[in-house]
Amino acid sequence: MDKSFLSLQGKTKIGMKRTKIADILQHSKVNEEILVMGWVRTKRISKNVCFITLNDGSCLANLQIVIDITPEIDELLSHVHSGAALKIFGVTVESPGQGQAVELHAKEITLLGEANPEEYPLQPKKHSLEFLREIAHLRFRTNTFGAIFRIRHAMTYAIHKFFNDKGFYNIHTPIITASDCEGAGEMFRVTTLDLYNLPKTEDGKIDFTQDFFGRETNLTVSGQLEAELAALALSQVYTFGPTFRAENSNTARHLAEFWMIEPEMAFYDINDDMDLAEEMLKYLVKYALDNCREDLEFLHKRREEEQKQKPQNERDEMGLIQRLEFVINNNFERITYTQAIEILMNSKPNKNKQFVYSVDKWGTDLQSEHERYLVEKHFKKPVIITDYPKEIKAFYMKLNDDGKTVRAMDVLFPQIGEIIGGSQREENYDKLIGRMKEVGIHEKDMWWYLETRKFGSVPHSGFGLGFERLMLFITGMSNIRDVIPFPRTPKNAEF
RNA sequence: UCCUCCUUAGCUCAGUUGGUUAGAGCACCUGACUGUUAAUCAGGGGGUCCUAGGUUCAAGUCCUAGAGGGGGAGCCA
Repeated sequence: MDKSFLSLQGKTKIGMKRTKIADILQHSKVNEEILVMGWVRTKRISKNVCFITLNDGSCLANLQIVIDITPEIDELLSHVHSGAALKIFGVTVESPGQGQAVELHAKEITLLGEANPEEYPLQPKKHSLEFLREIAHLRFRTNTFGAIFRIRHAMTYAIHKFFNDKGFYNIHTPIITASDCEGAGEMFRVTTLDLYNLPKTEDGKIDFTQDFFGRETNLTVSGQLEAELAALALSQVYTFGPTFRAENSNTARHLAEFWMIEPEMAFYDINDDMDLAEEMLKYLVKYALDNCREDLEFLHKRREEEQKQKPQNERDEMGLIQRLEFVINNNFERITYTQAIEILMNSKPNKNKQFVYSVDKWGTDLQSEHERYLVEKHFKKPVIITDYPKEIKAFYMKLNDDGKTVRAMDVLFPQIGEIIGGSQREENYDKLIGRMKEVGIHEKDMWWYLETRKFGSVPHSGFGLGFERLMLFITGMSNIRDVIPFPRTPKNAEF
C-alpha cells in the first residue's frame, strides 16, 4: 500500500470525482461528501486539531480543511508543508471559525506530492515581485499570479468572443516571415545554417540560398500585412498571436516576445476604426469586471497597499476598480496631432520648462511625458490622437489630402501610454508606391501586398492592441514581466 | 543603449566614523497550546556580506572593473 496514503475512516467511494474548490465555496451545502485535490498554502497544527488551507487554482479563495489528530495522522501531517499536494475526502461542515462559511472535515488524506520545506521557496508572506520573477515556475502558486493568469485567460476568451460575435474571422498569420515591411524594429533571425561554418558566396557574404527557406527569414513583428490580405476578401478579420522584437528595450512596458491582437476591416475608415477600438476596449474592461470580480478585488487591495508606500503626490487618484469603471463610463477624447501639439505648447509644464523635451514645433513625435500629460493631467481620460505627420508613421498609412499627415490613430491610456496603434490603410496603388519609395522599401519584396491594391482595392483600416499592455491596465500591475507567464526580455530566457 | 539606485541567512531587511565572534522578523527544526485564518509562546540550527582586484595595521563598510536586478528615458505595442 502507498505509504503516503492514510485513511481516517476509509470512506472514499471508488470512482468518486474531484470537486473544484470554486464550486464547493459557491454551491456546497453542509454535510456533503466531497473529494478535493490541491496544494497546501499553510498548515496550522495544535495538539488535537490541524487546519490546512488548500488551493487548487479554480479561484482565489482557499478551502479550509479541518483534521482531527490521531497518532497515525500526526505522522502523515509531519510530511505536509506549504506547497505539498493533497487529496482529501471529507464532509462539508458549517465553519465555527471566522473567514469562511463552509470547511471540509477530513475523513481520508492522501499525500500526492511532498514539498521539502528546506527547499520550497514560497512562504505564507509577501514576496517581492522581483524574487517571484526568478521563480516563475512556482509563482503561479501565489495569490497575485493566480489572479493575474485567471484574468489573462478571461481576456483571451473575451477577445475571441467579442470578434466572433461581430462576425470577424480569426486568421493565423505566419510566425516565420521573410518580410520586414513594417520596420517595426530589430528582428530575430530564423536559420538552420551552421553558425560555426557559414556558407559564403563568392563576394564573401553569407549564402542564404543554402538556408532552410532558401532566403533570409525572421520571426514576425506583426501579422498586419497578412491580415490585410485576408480582410480584402473576408471583410473583417483579426489575428491574435505572438510577435517578436529584438530591440534592446529595458523597460517595464516592453517584451521581446509579446501577444498582439490585430483586427483588419475592409470598408472601414479611420472613424469606424476608432469606434471599434473604443468599443472593444470597453467590452474587455466590462468583461473583466463582470467575470473576474474576486481576482480584481484582490488586485485592487494589493495595489492600494502598494500605493500607501508611495509619497502622496505619486499616488493614484483612483483605485483599480474605479479606474476600470471610469473607462467604461466615459467616451475617449479624440483630437488630432495638430491639436495635441497646440495644447502641449500652451501647457504650463511646457512654458515652465518642466518637460525634458520641450514642445516647440509641429512635426516631432510625442514623448512619453507629453502623452502622460494629455491623458493624466489635461483630459484625465483615455485619448485618441489622429492625423500624425507622415514622417513619423509607417508607409502603409493613408495619406490625407493635405499631403503632410496620415490617417493614423493612437489610443493612449493612463499609466501605460500607447495601448493601441492603428490607421486607415493606403488603398491607392500609386500613392502606396510613392510612400514606399520615400522610405526605401523595394517593390519586388512586397509584390503580393501591392497586388491587393491592383485587384479590387477598397478603403480599409485596422489596429494593433498589445495584449500585455491591456493586461497591465486591467490588473493594475506596473511591470509587463508580471502579466505574462514567462517573460522574454534582453538577457533573460530562463524557463 | 543611456541615466540612476540596489546586491548582507531560504525570504524581507538593519548594520553608526573602516575596529572584537555580522543582527532582527518571517521560514525551518524541537517543545507548549481544544478552533486556527500570514495562529501564538519558548528554545535551536542556519552566512562565499554578488564576483574579481586594490587601498589599509584592519573592509559588509572606501576605490576600480565586471555580473545581476529595480526605477526612469529612448524605441514601440
